[in-house]
Amino acid sequence: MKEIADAMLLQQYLAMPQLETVLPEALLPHLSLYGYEPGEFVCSQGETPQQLYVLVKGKLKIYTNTAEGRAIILSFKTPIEVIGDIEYIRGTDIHNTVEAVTPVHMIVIPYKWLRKYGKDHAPLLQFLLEIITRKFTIKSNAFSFNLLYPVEVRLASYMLSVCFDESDTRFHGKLRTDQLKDAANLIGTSYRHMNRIIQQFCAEGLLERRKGVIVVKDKEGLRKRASENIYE
Amino acid sequence: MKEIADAMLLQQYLAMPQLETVLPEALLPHLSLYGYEPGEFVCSQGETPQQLYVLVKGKLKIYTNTAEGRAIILSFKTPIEVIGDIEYIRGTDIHNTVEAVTPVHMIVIPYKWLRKYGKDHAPLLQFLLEIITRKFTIKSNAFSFNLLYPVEVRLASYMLSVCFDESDTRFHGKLRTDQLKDAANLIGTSYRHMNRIIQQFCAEGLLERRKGVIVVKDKEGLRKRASENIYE
DNA sequence: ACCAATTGAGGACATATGTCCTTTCTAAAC
DNA sequence: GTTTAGAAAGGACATATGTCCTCAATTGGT
Repeated sequence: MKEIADAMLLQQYLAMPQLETVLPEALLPHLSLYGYEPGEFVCSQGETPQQLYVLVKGKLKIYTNTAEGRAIILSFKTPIEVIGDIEYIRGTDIHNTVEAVTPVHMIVIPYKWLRKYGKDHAPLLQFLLEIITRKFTIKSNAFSFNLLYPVEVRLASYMLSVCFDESDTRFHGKLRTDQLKDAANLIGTSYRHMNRIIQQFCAEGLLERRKGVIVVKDKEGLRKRASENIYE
Repeated sequence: MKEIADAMLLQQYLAMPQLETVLPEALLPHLSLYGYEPGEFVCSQGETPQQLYVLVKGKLKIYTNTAEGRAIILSFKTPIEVIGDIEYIRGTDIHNTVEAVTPVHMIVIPYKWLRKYGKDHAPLLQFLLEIITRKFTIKSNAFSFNLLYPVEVRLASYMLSVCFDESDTRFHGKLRTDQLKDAANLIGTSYRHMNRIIQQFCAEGLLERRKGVIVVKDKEGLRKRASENIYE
């Protein structure tokens, strides 16, 4: 992690439409801009959080480690997103580990100042409400989706959302094999089983396996399999 | 549903510690108190919501119906709880169907007035933030829990939370068989499979099957099986 | 008390998914 | 080019869970 001492850039991020009117004047002097490289941790499960993060650039991976040592990926996040909001409201330790997947920029706001200047600032509270209700809806959908549909459907859905995500140039109807393990984990299945389903999809002509990459051959066919589109 | 025109009772509910300072003065004349009998619907998936509900007495069942016609139970709620908060913030249709399980009292607040008098009222926004972050945490835990543990563990956990819930005198280390289907559904499994696990628990002396009821025989043993306690 | 209708429990089987291990492929090191 | 470590894919088997059906138990009606 490195602090980015670039007031201009910070200004630019603060001018994003979703953020523009959210922060009280008094808070502005206490903001920082941090940068993270892929693989770097933003915060880790169990720590006591000190600050709120606003993701303004890049992509984050959110996951949790269980008592048994397993890890499950809960989501990937792209701007605008807030990290540490739930913990700020509830006063708890950090629930999940957050890791940068691409180069990431975050606006950082110490809880201390947030409490002092933001506690009664309605636009900020409304902003947080919007962010958190969105999180809830996503989580709720994912919950039902996992319960309701077999891996086959979830994978189809995942391929559609991730492989055609505009904001991520790493994919273009493709999924690199080194991302397969994460994908399996996010979907909530084993790598082995995911491979089984991929094999099946290949046999049906929906996907194709090439050197180091899975390619979507039949987008419409996949869509038929994915009754809903959850991973977005 | 019937309106309860009892200003005293409404006052009494409004004086509950979690609610006391939440609502702006101007909103008070626009509140109503509604009563629902077991089995009555409070609101249904897909409707356009018109009002916010605050559960102040009784128990609600929240569930969702899928396109395929299946239903999954998402949670049971006891006071203080808010219904329609996510929809209010996001401006969406109602996500889930809400049904009274016991006799229920709810304070009802039309969105219209809530928007007019509550939009910038920080205590109310903070209250909603607390309610929604709690919902999120519960949902998030349930999500991981379902993904991580087999039905055996989830059932053990469920028996512990539900059967020893102080606020619910219907249970006392017991679970009536007519609640088994709901239980299976909440846990996210089939009735058949739940029966299999109950059988297994009985064989191990953790539970016992009597006429019309499942009885917890070995609370500590169950606790060992339930690595975490999620359904609370 | 007898019967029909309903409900709960359990059997048999199919399917989905997980675990462990082996095989195959790839790429870097020598 | 050969070797070798590591990643990726797949085989074999075990387990978890779902579906469908049957049978037993219960209840309400007559």
